[in-house]
Amino acid sequence: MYEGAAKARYHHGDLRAVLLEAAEAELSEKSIENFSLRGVAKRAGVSHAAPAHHFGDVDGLLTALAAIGHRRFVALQNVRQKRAVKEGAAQLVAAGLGYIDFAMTNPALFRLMFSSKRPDFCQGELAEAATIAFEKLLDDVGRYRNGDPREDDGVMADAMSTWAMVHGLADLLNGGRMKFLQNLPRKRREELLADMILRAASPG
Amino acid sequence: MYEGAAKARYHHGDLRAVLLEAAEAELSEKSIENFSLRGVAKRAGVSHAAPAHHFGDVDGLLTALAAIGHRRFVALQNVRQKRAVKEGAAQLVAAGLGYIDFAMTNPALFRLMFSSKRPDFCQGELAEAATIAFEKLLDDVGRYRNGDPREDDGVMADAMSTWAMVHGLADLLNGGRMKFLQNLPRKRREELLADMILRAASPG
DNA sequence: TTATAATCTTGTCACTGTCAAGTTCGATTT
DNA sequence: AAATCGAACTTGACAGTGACAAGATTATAA
Repeated sequence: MYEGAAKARYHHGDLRAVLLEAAEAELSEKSIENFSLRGVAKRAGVSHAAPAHHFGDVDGLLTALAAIGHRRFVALQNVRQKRAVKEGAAQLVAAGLGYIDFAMTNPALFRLMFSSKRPDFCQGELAEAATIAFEKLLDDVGRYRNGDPREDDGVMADAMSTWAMVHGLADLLNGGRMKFLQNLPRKRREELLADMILRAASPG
Repeated sequence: MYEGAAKARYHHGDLRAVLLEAAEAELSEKSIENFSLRGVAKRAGVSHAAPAHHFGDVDGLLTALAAIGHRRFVALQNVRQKRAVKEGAAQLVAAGLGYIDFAMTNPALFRLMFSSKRPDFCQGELAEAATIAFEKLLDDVGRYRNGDPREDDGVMADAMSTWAMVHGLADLLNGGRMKFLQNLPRKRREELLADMILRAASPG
């Protein structure tokens, strides 16, 4: 099972992982509109039909990729929160800025996760990863609001409001549609974004 | 130039318009991921290469479609506003609900307009339509805030905040991601949406 | 009428995703 | 140690795609 150079072998050990890396590279370069399964195979140095064995079809590969994306998405938010003040508002803002940062750093992956019908969210791996991300949102808003969205519809509305704001900012910035914010220096931009996030999270 | 049945003719009169209708049908049925130029031609009852003459390539057709989408997008918001109370807040909410309604009624077209790299926003027709939609947003927020986003960065920030909220709601509802709001009865949902929109538009 | 240009068709190309059949090879059994 | 089995990967083929070139048809205008 061990090998130094996995290249020349027929059974090559962890092709699945290699294909996922190749797929992410393909996705960032070609964007989802021109994503090609054969292109992924070529990147991985493998025959054009090899991916099918691990992922079934294109959508299967994209589903696996979306799952990985969601896990990194949550991880990035957690990193930001560890660096922030340990208090409800600051933690919520940190998560939101992480959300937005992820979108701007991984534009194609973000689109795959939120604006594509190809990933199958019923599939176990992805369903789980997406649920974790959602539950994290509920937790963060719950902590800020001193309540539980799962039990209090008012807090749940705050959570949806916060999500919409953060997601809208992420999506519009990702699409290059908000030049006003884009052209601001990073620090000033994050100040404004923080203000908007808390606006959305706080009931009138 | 006149003809009752444009079908059997070689030069068929308004193929461009027919193709655009066919393209919209193709888009709603197949969604952008499986949109096919040849499928559009088939729908229009015309040879597979006919669309190229009017739109260049697929992206050209999608660009024209996105332009039409933006015009209908603005029109729907205007309709809602005419039915609403003539006052800043109510007018802003009406526009926002129109925005969201458009997304839910034309999911694939909405995705084409806001989550695709294929339409060319530098192209005249689309650039103009998109600008009109953006300017309308600035006007509506400006009226509500009693200011002009173009001259006051604070009001501009409110406009971006409002846009992000409305767009986030539209995109997430479109993607079927906000079951809490989706399962609410229409009236109750619109109440909550209205509240969120005004939250976003009002500075802390 | 004739020329000209716009409109549409036909044919072809490289590329795509998927499927079926074949090859290689690790692992298990005997 | 040999045989077997099944998983991992390849090869080859097929229909469908977007784009291009070349030809056919028709409106316009000279």
